[in-house]
Amino acid sequence: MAERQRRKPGETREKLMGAALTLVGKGRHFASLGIREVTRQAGVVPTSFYRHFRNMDDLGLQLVDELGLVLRRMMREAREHVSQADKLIAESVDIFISHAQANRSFFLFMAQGLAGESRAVQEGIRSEMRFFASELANDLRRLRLVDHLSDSDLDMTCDLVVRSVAFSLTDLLGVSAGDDYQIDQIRKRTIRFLQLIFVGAANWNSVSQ
Amino acid sequence: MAERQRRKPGETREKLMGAALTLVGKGRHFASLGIREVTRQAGVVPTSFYRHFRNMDDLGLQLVDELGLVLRRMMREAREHVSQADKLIAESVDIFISHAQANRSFFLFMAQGLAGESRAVQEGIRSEMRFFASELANDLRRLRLVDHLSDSDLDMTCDLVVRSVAFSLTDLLGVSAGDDYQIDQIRKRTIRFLQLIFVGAANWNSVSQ
DNA sequence: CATTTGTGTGTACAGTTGTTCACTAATGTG
DNA sequence: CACATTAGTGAACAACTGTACACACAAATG
Repeated sequence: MAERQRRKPGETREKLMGAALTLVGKGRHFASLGIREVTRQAGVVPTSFYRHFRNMDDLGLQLVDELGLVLRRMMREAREHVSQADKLIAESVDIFISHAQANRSFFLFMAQGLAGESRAVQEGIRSEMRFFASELANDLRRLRLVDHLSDSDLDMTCDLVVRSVAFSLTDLLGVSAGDDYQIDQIRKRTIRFLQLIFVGAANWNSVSQ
Repeated sequence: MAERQRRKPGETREKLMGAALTLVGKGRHFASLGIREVTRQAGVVPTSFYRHFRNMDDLGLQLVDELGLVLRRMMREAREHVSQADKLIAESVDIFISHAQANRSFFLFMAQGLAGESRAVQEGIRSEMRFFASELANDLRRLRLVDHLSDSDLDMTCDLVVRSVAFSLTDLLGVSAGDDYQIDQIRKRTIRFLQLIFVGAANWNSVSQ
């Protein structure tokens, strides 16, 4: 076993993780899923589960890792699409919303996991969010849009931004995928939230420090 | 059956709701609880469950109603303790944190329900949060602290405040109840979040409108 | 080549699940 | 008072649960 062996697509492992996501996408809560249920959805015999995961928590943890990839992809796209600074917020929110819809199940899983049953999954998701916030802080610093803020104040601001967006996520996932009117409402509200936060950040030192 | 009959304390209904909360408090997710499990915890025979609830979702819905009472009690205390305007944020956060610890299971249930399995519970909790935000807006307007904001901008600000506090809730419930250092960290961070938001609100019109 | 290792299958089992039913005790109504 | 309603009990059942075991086949290793 010199190196990790390559495996064909359509692996059982991927089928199982996909099946769990599918069930979550259908409205189930991850915490309520059982091994047999997942294997049934995946079209696999129950015992196969143990070849890849120790239990459902383990599967959840591996889903968190994949969630990280989804978030990174989203970040990259957001960075590429950055045009003018004044539309930065609106464009980022748009990209976020389109990714949330394209990966609905993943984001549902993320929203569930924040208050989920497994402490490890909870911590994993929280850590992904922290990473996201710190990357956001880096970008803002590089773009020299927030030179007046100290590092820790910038971190706080980005933390609040990420939280607000994450909360909008639960709004977004609550409405049906095709309800364009409601989605646009959420879009507008999220943009206003972020604008408010950045107005706060712009006037932070002059008032409080 | 002229009027609603009075019943003694220690009712089975209360025992069942309390049992569900207890299990949630022990780290379980509400969505993963079963009828038998809850009745066992309540020390009641499984069939008793159906005398009071149609299913677990129904029990969840009735818990949301009680959650409303807890939130209202918290609001009342916050209003009574309002002293100087400059300490308003810090004092409110303190009250929130102490209530969150005193009613840990209730707030855990609330955090879980936001991305829970039952759409009705989800909507119920969301509605409680909206009510909370609108009450906050009323208070701020009465205290004449935000006269420069339009109604809709004030609503948005309060919405963001409530969301931020609710998100801090998930932080708070993630740490063990006795970890005073971590709790103080969360306290400080939440206060800074709210300060940032209110600095944004104070400078809102001058920039964006 | 022979053999080890990883992956998937079928069968099996004891424990748990939600729900139904018939029964009893208490409470409220006429 | 008789009577209807409600709340609680215990036994029962079929369906489902997680997990263990023995087996089969493939790929990787020597």
